[in-house]
Amino acid sequence: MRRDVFQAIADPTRRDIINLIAYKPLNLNSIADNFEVSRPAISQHIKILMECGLIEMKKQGRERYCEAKLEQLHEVSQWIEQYRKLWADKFDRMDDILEELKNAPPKSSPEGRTQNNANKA
Amino acid sequence: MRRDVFQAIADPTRRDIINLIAYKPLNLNSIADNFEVSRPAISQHIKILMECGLIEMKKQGRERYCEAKLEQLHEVSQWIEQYRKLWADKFDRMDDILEELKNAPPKSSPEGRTQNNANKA
DNA sequence: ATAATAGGTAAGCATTCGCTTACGCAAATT
DNA sequence: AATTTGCGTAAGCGAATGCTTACCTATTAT
Repeated sequence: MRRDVFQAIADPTRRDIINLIAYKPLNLNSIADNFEVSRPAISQHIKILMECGLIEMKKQGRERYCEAKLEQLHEVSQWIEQYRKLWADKFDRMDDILEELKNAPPKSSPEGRTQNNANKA
Repeated sequence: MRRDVFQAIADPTRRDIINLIAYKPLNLNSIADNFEVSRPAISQHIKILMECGLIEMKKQGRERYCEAKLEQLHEVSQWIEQYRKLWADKFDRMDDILEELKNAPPKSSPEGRTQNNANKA
Protein backbone atom coordinates (compact mmCIF):
# COMPACT_ATOMS: atom_id res chain seq x y z
CA MET A 1 0.00 0.00 0.00
CA ARG A 2 2.11 2.81 -1.32
CA ARG A 3 0.93 6.15 -0.07
CA ASP A 4 2.60 9.20 -1.47
CA VAL A 5 1.46 12.48 -2.93
CA PHE A 6 2.16 11.46 -6.52
CA GLN A 7 -0.10 8.50 -6.04
CA ALA A 8 -2.72 10.53 -4.23
CA ILE A 9 -3.19 13.10 -6.95
CA ALA A 10 -3.11 10.50 -9.70
CA ASP A 11 -6.79 9.82 -9.19
CA PRO A 12 -9.10 12.35 -10.86
CA THR A 13 -11.76 12.08 -8.18
CA ARG A 14 -9.21 12.92 -5.54
CA ARG A 15 -8.05 15.92 -7.53
CA ASP A 16 -11.67 17.02 -7.78
CA ILE A 17 -12.04 16.69 -4.04
CA ILE A 18 -9.02 18.89 -3.53
CA ASN A 19 -10.43 21.38 -6.00
CA LEU A 20 -13.66 21.41 -4.10
CA ILE A 21 -12.29 22.09 -0.66
CA ALA A 22 -9.19 24.06 -1.56
CA TYR A 23 -10.67 27.38 -0.53
CA LYS A 24 -13.51 26.34 1.75
CA PRO A 25 -13.54 23.35 4.08
CA LEU A 26 -16.53 21.07 3.77
CA ASN A 27 -17.84 18.20 5.77
CA LEU A 28 -17.75 14.78 4.23
CA ASN A 29 -21.35 14.53 3.15
CA SER A 30 -21.24 17.89 1.46
CA ILE A 31 -18.22 16.73 -0.46
CA ALA A 32 -19.89 13.48 -1.42
CA ASP A 33 -22.91 15.40 -2.71
CA ASN A 34 -20.74 16.72 -5.49
CA PHE A 35 -19.88 13.32 -6.86
CA GLU A 36 -21.65 10.47 -8.51
CA VAL A 37 -20.01 7.83 -6.39
CA SER A 38 -21.19 6.74 -2.99
CA ARG A 39 -20.30 8.39 0.30
CA PRO A 40 -18.06 5.52 1.43
CA ALA A 41 -16.12 5.83 -1.81
CA ILE A 42 -15.48 9.48 -1.06
CA SER A 43 -14.67 8.61 2.52
CA GLN A 44 -11.97 6.27 1.30
CA HIS A 45 -10.52 8.90 -1.00
CA ILE A 46 -10.46 11.35 1.87
CA LYS A 47 -8.66 8.80 3.97
CA ILE A 48 -5.95 8.46 1.36
CA LEU A 49 -5.63 12.22 1.05
CA MET A 50 -5.31 12.46 4.81
CA GLU A 51 -2.70 9.74 4.97
CA CYS A 52 -0.39 11.74 2.78
CA GLY A 53 -1.15 14.98 4.49
CA LEU A 54 -3.12 16.76 1.80
CA ILE A 55 -6.20 17.03 3.98
CA GLU A 56 -6.85 17.63 7.63
CA MET A 57 -10.04 16.82 9.50
CA LYS A 58 -11.57 19.13 12.03
CA LYS A 59 -14.14 17.32 14.09
CA GLN A 60 -17.05 19.58 14.82
CA GLY A 61 -19.91 17.89 16.59
CA ARG A 62 -20.86 14.92 14.52
CA GLU A 63 -19.49 16.48 11.40
CA ARG A 64 -15.97 16.23 10.07
CA TYR A 65 -14.75 19.22 8.16
CA CYS A 66 -12.12 18.46 5.58
CA GLU A 67 -9.59 21.16 5.03
CA ALA A 68 -7.02 21.14 2.26
CA LYS A 69 -3.42 21.27 3.42
CA LEU A 70 -1.58 21.46 0.17
CA GLU A 71 1.96 21.90 1.43
CA GLN A 72 2.71 18.37 0.39
CA LEU A 73 2.19 19.33 -3.21
CA HIS A 74 5.59 20.87 -2.83
CA GLU A 75 7.13 17.47 -3.38
CA VAL A 76 5.50 17.12 -6.77
CA SER A 77 6.15 20.70 -7.65
CA GLN A 78 9.83 20.32 -6.87
CA TRP A 79 10.17 17.22 -8.92
CA ILE A 80 8.70 18.97 -11.92
CA GLU A 81 10.55 22.19 -11.27
CA GLN A 82 13.92 20.58 -11.76
CA TYR A 83 13.02 19.91 -15.37
CA ARG A 84 11.29 23.14 -16.08
CA LYS A 85 14.05 24.59 -18.17
CA LEU A 86 13.59 21.66 -20.52
CA TRP A 87 10.13 22.80 -21.53
CA ALA A 88 8.88 25.85 -19.71
CA ASP A 89 9.55 28.63 -22.18
CA LYS A 90 7.19 26.94 -24.54
CA PHE A 91 4.40 27.91 -22.18
CA ASP A 92 5.34 30.73 -19.89
CA ARG A 93 8.13 32.81 -18.46
CA MET A 94 8.68 30.69 -15.41
CA ASP A 95 12.15 29.60 -16.34
CA ASP A 96 13.33 33.17 -16.58
CA ILE A 97 11.88 33.72 -13.17
CA LEU A 98 13.72 30.72 -11.83
CA GLU A 99 16.96 32.03 -13.24
CA GLU A 100 16.35 35.29 -11.47
CA LEU A 101 15.65 33.42 -8.29
CA LYS A 102 18.94 31.61 -8.47
CA ASN A 103 20.90 34.78 -9.03
CA ALA A 104 19.07 36.98 -6.59
CA PRO A 105 19.64 36.76 -2.85
CA PRO A 106 16.78 35.19 -0.86
CA LYS A 107 14.16 37.64 0.27
CA SER A 108 12.62 36.46 3.50
CA SER A 109 14.07 33.05 4.19
CA PRO A 110 16.37 32.33 7.14
CA GLU A 111 18.55 29.24 7.20
CA GLY A 112 17.56 25.63 6.83
CA ARG A 113 16.94 25.61 3.13
CA THR A 114 19.22 24.09 0.55
CA GLN A 115 17.13 24.76 -2.45
CA ASN A 116 18.69 25.60 -5.78
CA ASN A 117 22.15 24.32 -5.10
CA ALA A 118 22.48 21.20 -7.19
CA ASN A 119 21.55 21.94 -10.75
CA LYS A 120 23.74 19.97 -13.03
CA ALA A 121 22.52 20.94 -16.46
CA MET B 1 -7.00 1.97 -19.04
CA ARG B 2 -6.65 5.57 -18.04
CA ARG B 3 -3.60 7.22 -19.51
CA ASP B 4 -2.74 10.68 -18.35
CA VAL B 5 0.34 12.44 -17.06
CA PHE B 6 -0.79 12.36 -13.44
CA GLN B 7 -1.10 8.63 -13.69
CA ALA B 8 2.16 8.27 -15.57
CA ILE B 9 4.29 10.00 -12.97
CA ALA B 10 2.55 8.29 -10.09
CA ASP B 11 4.81 5.30 -10.47
CA PRO B 12 8.25 5.73 -8.89
CA THR B 13 9.98 3.59 -11.47
CA ARG B 14 8.60 5.75 -14.23
CA ARG B 15 9.78 8.86 -12.46
CA ASP B 16 13.20 7.29 -12.17
CA ILE B 17 13.19 6.57 -15.88
CA ILE B 18 12.41 10.19 -16.59
CA ASN B 19 15.16 11.22 -14.23
CA LEU B 20 17.55 8.99 -16.04
CA ILE B 21 16.92 10.20 -19.55
CA ALA B 22 15.94 13.78 -18.86
CA TYR B 23 19.25 15.19 -20.01
CA LYS B 24 20.62 12.41 -22.16
CA PRO B 25 18.59 10.01 -24.31
CA LEU B 26 19.31 6.34 -23.79
CA ASN B 27 18.32 3.21 -25.59
CA LEU B 28 16.00 0.83 -23.85
CA ASN B 29 18.53 -1.71 -22.65
CA SER B 30 20.72 0.98 -21.17
CA ILE B 31 17.73 2.25 -19.28
CA ALA B 32 16.81 -1.22 -18.09
CA ASP B 33 20.37 -1.74 -16.83
CA ASN B 34 19.69 0.86 -14.19
CA PHE B 35 16.80 -1.01 -12.65
CA GLU B 36 16.23 -4.21 -10.79
CA VAL B 37 13.23 -5.21 -12.81
CA SER B 38 13.33 -6.98 -16.13
CA ARG B 39 13.70 -5.39 -19.53
CA PRO B 40 10.08 -6.07 -20.55
CA ALA B 41 8.92 -4.35 -17.39
CA ILE B 42 10.88 -1.26 -18.37
CA SER B 43 9.62 -1.57 -21.91
CA GLN B 44 6.07 -1.42 -20.62
CA HIS B 45 6.79 1.62 -18.51
CA ILE B 46 8.34 3.31 -21.52
CA LYS B 47 5.24 2.51 -23.52
CA ILE B 48 3.06 4.23 -20.96
CA LEU B 49 5.34 7.25 -20.86
CA MET B 50 5.18 7.41 -24.64
CA GLU B 51 1.43 7.14 -24.72
CA CYS B 52 1.08 10.29 -22.69
CA GLY B 53 3.79 12.08 -24.57
CA LEU B 54 6.49 12.24 -21.93
CA ILE B 55 8.93 10.25 -24.04
CA GLU B 56 9.75 10.04 -27.70
CA MET B 57 11.56 7.21 -29.43
CA LYS B 58 14.19 7.75 -32.06
CA LYS B 59 14.85 4.56 -33.96
CA GLN B 60 18.51 4.25 -34.72
CA GLY B 61 19.50 0.99 -36.31
CA ARG B 62 18.25 -1.74 -34.05
CA GLU B 63 18.31 0.54 -31.06
CA ARG B 64 15.53 2.77 -29.83
CA TYR B 65 16.66 5.90 -28.12
CA CYS B 66 14.24 7.26 -25.58
CA GLU B 67 14.19 10.99 -25.24
CA ALA B 68 12.30 12.86 -22.54
CA LYS B 69 9.70 15.30 -23.81
CA LEU B 70 8.52 16.87 -20.63
CA GLU B 71 6.16 19.49 -21.99
CA GLN B 72 3.25 17.42 -20.77
CA LEU B 73 4.37 18.02 -17.21
CA HIS B 74 2.87 21.41 -17.76
CA GLU B 75 -0.54 19.97 -17.03
CA VAL B 76 0.52 18.81 -13.59
CA SER B 77 2.43 21.96 -12.94
CA GLN B 78 -0.56 24.10 -13.79
CA TRP B 79 -2.84 22.14 -11.56
CA ILE B 80 -0.52 22.64 -8.64
CA GLU B 81 0.24 26.21 -9.52
CA GLN B 82 -3.34 27.32 -9.00
CA TYR B 83 -3.04 26.42 -5.33
CA ARG B 84 0.44 27.70 -4.79
CA LYS B 85 -0.58 30.75 -2.83
CA LEU B 86 -2.16 28.42 -0.33
CA TRP B 87 1.18 27.01 0.68
CA ALA B 88 4.10 28.32 -1.29
CA ASP B 89 5.49 30.98 0.97
CA LYS B 90 6.22 28.32 3.48
CA PHE B 91 8.86 27.06 1.08
CA ASP B 92 9.92 29.67 -1.41
CA ARG B 93 9.15 33.01 -2.96
CA MET B 94 7.21 31.65 -5.89
CA ASP B 95 3.93 33.20 -4.94
CA ASP B 96 5.46 36.65 -4.85
CA ILE B 97 6.83 35.97 -8.27
CA LEU B 98 3.44 34.92 -9.51
CA GLU B 99 1.93 38.10 -8.17
CA GLU B 100 4.52 40.08 -10.05
CA LEU B 101 3.74 38.13 -13.17
CA LYS B 102 0.09 39.00 -12.96
CA ASN B 103 0.76 42.69 -12.49
CA ALA B 104 3.59 43.06 -14.95
CA PRO B 105 3.03 43.16 -18.70
CA PRO B 106 4.08 40.02 -20.58
CA LYS B 107 7.73 40.01 -21.63
CA SER B 108 8.14 38.06 -24.84
CA SER B 109 4.79 36.52 -25.52
CA PRO B 110 2.58 37.53 -28.43
CA GLU B 111 -1.06 36.57 -28.58
CA GLY B 112 -2.63 33.16 -28.22
CA ARG B 113 -2.12 32.73 -24.52
CA THR B 114 -4.74 33.23 -21.89
CA GLN B 115 -2.73 32.35 -18.87
CA ASN B 116 -3.22 34.15 -15.60
CA ASN B 117 -6.62 35.59 -16.23
CA ALA B 118 -8.95 33.59 -14.03
CA ASN B 119 -7.72 33.63 -10.50
CA LYS B 120 -10.64 33.79 -8.18
CA ALA B 121 -9.05 33.71 -4.76
C1' DA C 1 24.30 -17.94 -43.71
C1' DT C 2 24.40 -18.14 -38.73
C1' DA C 3 24.57 -16.24 -34.47
C1' DA C 4 24.08 -12.50 -31.39
C1' DT C 5 21.81 -8.30 -29.96
C1' DA C 6 17.90 -4.83 -29.32
C1' DG C 7 13.50 -4.69 -28.17
C1' DG C 8 8.29 -5.37 -28.77
C1' DT C 9 4.45 -8.02 -26.93
C1' DA C 10 1.35 -11.81 -25.33
C1' DA C 11 0.00 -14.69 -21.38
C1' DG C 12 -0.31 -15.45 -16.72
C1' DC C 13 -0.22 -14.08 -11.94
C1' DA C 14 -0.31 -11.59 -7.49
C1' DT C 15 -1.48 -7.31 -5.77
C1' DT C 16 -3.69 -2.97 -5.66
C1' DC C 17 -7.52 0.14 -6.79
C1' DG C 18 -11.98 2.00 -6.78
C1' DC C 19 -16.35 0.92 -5.99
C1' DT C 20 -20.48 -1.08 -3.79
C1' DT C 21 -23.48 -2.80 0.04
C1' DA C 22 -23.88 -3.62 4.80
C1' DC C 23 -23.13 -2.60 9.25
C1' DG C 24 -21.62 0.01 13.39
C1' DC C 25 -21.26 3.97 16.45
C1' DA C 26 -21.45 8.77 18.13
C1' DA C 27 -23.75 13.22 18.03
C1' DA C 28 -28.00 15.70 17.23
C1' DT C 29 -33.21 15.81 16.89
C1' DT C 30 -37.68 14.71 18.23
C1' DA D 1 -35.85 7.23 25.03
C1' DA D 2 -36.16 6.64 20.22
C1' DT D 3 -34.88 8.20 15.81
C1' DT D 4 -32.24 10.50 12.58
C1' DT D 5 -27.94 12.15 10.77
C1' DG D 6 -22.85 12.02 9.87
C1' DC D 7 -19.37 9.12 9.00
C1' DG D 8 -15.97 5.24 9.52
C1' DT D 9 -14.96 0.66 7.98
C1' DA D 10 -15.23 -4.29 6.73
C1' DA D 11 -16.23 -7.54 3.00
C1' DG D 12 -16.54 -8.57 -1.60
C1' DC D 13 -15.92 -7.79 -6.45
C1' DG D 14 -14.33 -6.47 -11.14
C1' DA D 15 -10.78 -3.98 -13.25
C1' DA D 16 -6.26 -2.14 -13.47
C1' DT D 17 -1.26 -2.42 -12.34
C1' DG D 18 3.27 -4.17 -12.33
C1' DC D 19 5.85 -7.91 -12.88
C1' DT D 20 7.59 -12.28 -14.90
C1' DT D 21 8.64 -15.79 -18.56
C1' DA D 22 8.32 -16.97 -23.21
C1' DC D 23 8.37 -15.98 -27.79
C1' DC D 24 8.77 -13.08 -31.89
C1' DT D 25 10.79 -9.88 -35.40
C1' DA D 26 14.41 -6.76 -36.91
C1' DT D 27 19.16 -5.27 -37.16
C1' DT D 28 24.14 -6.17 -36.58
C1' DA D 29 28.21 -9.07 -36.12
C1' DT D 30 30.88 -13.22 -37.35
